[in-house]
Order: sequence, then C-alpha cells, then structure tokens
Amino acid sequence: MGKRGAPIARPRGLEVHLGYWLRLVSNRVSSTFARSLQERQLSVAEWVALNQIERATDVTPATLADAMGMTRGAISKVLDKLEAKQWITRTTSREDNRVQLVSLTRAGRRVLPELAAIADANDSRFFDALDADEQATLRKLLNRLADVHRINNLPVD
Amino acid sequence: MGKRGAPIARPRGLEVHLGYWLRLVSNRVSSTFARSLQERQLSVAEWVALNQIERATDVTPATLADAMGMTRGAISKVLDKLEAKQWITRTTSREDNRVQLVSLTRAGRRVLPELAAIADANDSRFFDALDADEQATLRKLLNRLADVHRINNLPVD
DNA sequence: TATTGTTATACTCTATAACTATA
DNA sequence: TATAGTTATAGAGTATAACAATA
Repeated sequence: MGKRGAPIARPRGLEVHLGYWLRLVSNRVSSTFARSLQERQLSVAEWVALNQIERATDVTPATLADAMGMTRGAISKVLDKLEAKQWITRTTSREDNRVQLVSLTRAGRRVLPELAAIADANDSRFFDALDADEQATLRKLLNRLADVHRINNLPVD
Repeated sequence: MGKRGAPIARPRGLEVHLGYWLRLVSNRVSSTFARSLQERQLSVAEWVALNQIERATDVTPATLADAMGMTRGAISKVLDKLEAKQWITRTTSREDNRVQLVSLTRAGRRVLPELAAIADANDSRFFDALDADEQATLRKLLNRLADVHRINNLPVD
C-alpha cells in the first residue's frame, strides 16, 4: 500500500468514464438507425420533426425549434425537405399572419407507421441482448438522469 | 377489449425506444463535455486521439483511423491540429519509410492530466445523480451491450 | 501493383445574421 | 419596435478520391 494521503497517479483510460460507455453504445444505436433512415433519403432530424408534428398540436417552426433544440433557420430547412417529400404542409395561421402552422399530409400520415417500424426494429434488435428486467432498469436509470438534468430537448444529432 | 388477434394501432411516441433515451442522455453528457473542451480550442476527436496516442504503442495514422472509426484523411487533419499545438510529433518509421509514428511531446504529456480532470469533472457531475450501485449497474449494462454488439471503435462524435 | 499518408474537393449539418412580412 | 419565418453566408467535421512516396 502507498502512504496514507499520497494518491498514486495511475494512467487511466477513457473507459473509466460512464460518459464514455454511454457515448460508445449510443453512437452505435444512433448511427445504425441513421443509416436505415438514410436508405430512405431521410435524416434523423426529419424523422424527429415528423414525429413531433404528428403528436403535438399547433406545431410551428418556432415550437419545433424549441422542442428539437435547433435554430429556426435550421428547422426551416428540415421542413423544406419534408415539404418536398409532400409529407407536410405549411399554412398561415388565421390569428397571426406571421405564424406558419405545420401539419402532416395524408402521405405523411401514411408513411409514419413504416418509419416507426424501422425504429422499432432497430431498437429491439439492439436491446434484445438485455432481458426485460434489465431493459426496464436501463430505462429507469436513463429516465432519472434525464429528469435530474432537466433534459427536455428531443435528441436530433 | 378489442377482438382477439386484432391489434389496436396506438400512436406511440419516440420515448418508447430505449435508443431514444440513450441518445437523449448521451447527447447531453457529450455536448457538455465538448463545450468544456471547446473552451480550450480542442475537439472531441483531438481529445480521443491524444488519449489513444498516450496509451497505445506504435501509433500510426492508420491504426488511429481504425481505432477511432474515421478515415485516414480525417485523422490526418486531427493530427495536424495536435501537431500545431505541439502536443504530438510525427516521425518516419525506420522499418518502413511510408509509416509515420505518432508520439506525445513533453507538452502533450503535461497537458493530458489537465484534460483528464475536465473529463472526470464532467462525468462525475453528471452521474452523481445515481448512487454507486446504480452507476455500477449502468456500467454493467452498457458494457454488455458494447460487448454483444462488438463495439470496438472509440466514440468520436 | 499495393500500401501509407496527405491533400483537394465536395457534401451535410448547423449556427449567425441579414432580411421580409406582419404585429 | 418586436416577432415569425426564411434566406444568405460561413464554419465545422467528415468522406471520397486523387496524389506522392515507398514497398
């Protein structure tokens, strides 16, 4: 043993950090998913926006920007792409002509379950290595971290 | 209750996916860390490379590219930046004049503990929301996922 | 010919800031 | 003046491919 109070400097690798493991694993899940979406010419940001538009009401570029932690300029481009795919439309609000309301088209509504299936498949393929209890534990721990650190933004990148 | 065998389509949000939570939490840890590094004009890729150079032997641009999951062209630029900071040097291998051996300078060796302290602080600040047992559990689960999916690359982005 | 490393080029994503229309 | 949204511009980061030197 070393002297009391005399810490021994040990070279420590990146792997001592929980953040390291989190990033390692998360990057793999995300990049695999991103590749699946890419095969359909879709970015993760577009996928997240599409989901948000489905679930929230009175979605505007500004509310999307807040929810997704992106600037309005960036959101505007994401919406341009979704509009080009004819999955969303922008209509001017009647109450305030400055505001654009974003909504799904019929085609957008139709494609969402397909995309959700891709996400489901990606998720279950990856986490099947854990049993149900372990998955629940992981979810609980992640939820708590998200909660404690007030993580509100949808993850885009 | 619906008819047996007739699944009821429920709109499900992104948050059903474990991958979603993983990304949400991981992005926060990583971006906070990236910001800390950025204050010192350092990218995450540079930080990872620097660690790798410290720990591995006979590091070359090619081995780094493999380890970090980047192309050689991209690694070349990362090394350029570290060299400009005078933290590493490149020397031609005697056995094969095509090969460049990358090693830390004295200044590079000196700065590493400082950077490690930043990483430690970032990590413990974030995961202090979990007690020791929970941290161990999280680590175990992440390790298992990394292991099962043969995740070898160092996470860079 | 094959391989190592670098460089040239292009692309994606995003932020910042200028701008238009409306309030 | 302030706000919603778009557009113009720029920067970071990375991949692809052309390239030079060496094997």
